[in-house]
Amino acid sequence: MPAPLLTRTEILARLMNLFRDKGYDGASIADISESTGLGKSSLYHHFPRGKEEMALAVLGHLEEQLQQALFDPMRSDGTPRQKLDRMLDTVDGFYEGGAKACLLERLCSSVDAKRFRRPLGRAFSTWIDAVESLGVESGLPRELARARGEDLVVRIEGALVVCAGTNDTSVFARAIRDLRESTLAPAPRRRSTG
Amino acid sequence: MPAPLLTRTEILARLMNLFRDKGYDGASIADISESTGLGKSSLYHHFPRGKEEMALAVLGHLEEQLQQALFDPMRSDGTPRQKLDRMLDTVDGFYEGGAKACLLERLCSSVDAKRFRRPLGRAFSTWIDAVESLGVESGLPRELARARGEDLVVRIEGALVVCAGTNDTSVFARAIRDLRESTLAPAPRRRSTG
DNA sequence: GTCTATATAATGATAGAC
DNA sequence: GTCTATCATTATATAGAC
Repeated sequence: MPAPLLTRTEILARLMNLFRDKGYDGASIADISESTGLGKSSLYHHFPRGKEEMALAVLGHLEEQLQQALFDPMRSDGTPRQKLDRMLDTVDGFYEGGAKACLLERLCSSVDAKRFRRPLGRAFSTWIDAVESLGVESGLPRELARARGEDLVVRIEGALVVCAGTNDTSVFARAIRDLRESTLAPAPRRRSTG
Repeated sequence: MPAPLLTRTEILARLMNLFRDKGYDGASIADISESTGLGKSSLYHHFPRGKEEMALAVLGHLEEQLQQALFDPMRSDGTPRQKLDRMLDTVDGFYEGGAKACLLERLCSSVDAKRFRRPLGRAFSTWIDAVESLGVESGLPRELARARGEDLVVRIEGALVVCAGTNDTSVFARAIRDLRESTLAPAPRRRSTG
């Protein structure tokens, strides 16, 4: 019985990286074999149901990372604004300033998206919930805080798409910068529309 | 010489629909044959370089549609706000309230994204430029108007991703609603950060 | 301009040795 | 747990008739 070449965590990290680069539909088993250094049979040993099971495992792994990256700052000391800044620093690093794609988006726009819907929904909710909590902590009404959370995730995902399409990461940088200010800004007084 | 079954425009419309549904990587030639009703040989007759040429043709077709959908409202009568509303109505309809994906995003996140970069960049720029013009017309400084244009496109694309991941189109509806208010809002007075 | 039939390559997946 | 070898299937693409 040969020794394992990679730990499960290392395998998942390489899978995540590959799916982010080539997309779920675009990554073949041969690609996966190459990027992990494991033969196809080894891959099917770890993931008997093939690519779908790999993606689900990576998604589960990402959910844990999200929990840490999002809720660790929550439990740390500091003002809500400082916690938000730490979150956004992590996000900025994770997406390499807009140069690297989001796994969630790659799976959302895959042929098998339906099969990933439940964990995808959970991952997005986890993210939105974290921002919502931060907003509430900083004094925003819950409904507004939730909308701000949705808005943060929407703008990160959208900026990544536009960066990929225009090959210009400045859009992502500006989104991050704006979000530092807008996410926890106090509720605006209602303005007359007349 | 058999008569054409579909006009080129009809073929492109069906291709666009298929790419939006299944993605570029996810749509096979067999899928394309089925959804157009044309045999593979007919498809290669129209697009000798295969799927890549099909996508480029569809992208060119979309660019024309964008020009119309974005700049026709610009030339119409009405206040900038009315023109923006018409734009966003068109966008809302085109994406079916968030239920249907964006071709640009599908191509951005494809394996051959590099080959589509130039037309993709043009399409995004066309869209951003249109909103920028509207902002300038309504009295915003050009730099702010451009940022608002980028922001509009970012939020539309991001909302579509989040809707696909959560199966909840309310995120898109809220994005559209917010954009009606925020896109042409007057420049804010600088707020002290202390 | 469309079709049927086919060539060629890549894909997902499995069998069995070690 | 990994490998080599192989399978059946699907993919892209082409040839040639009408």
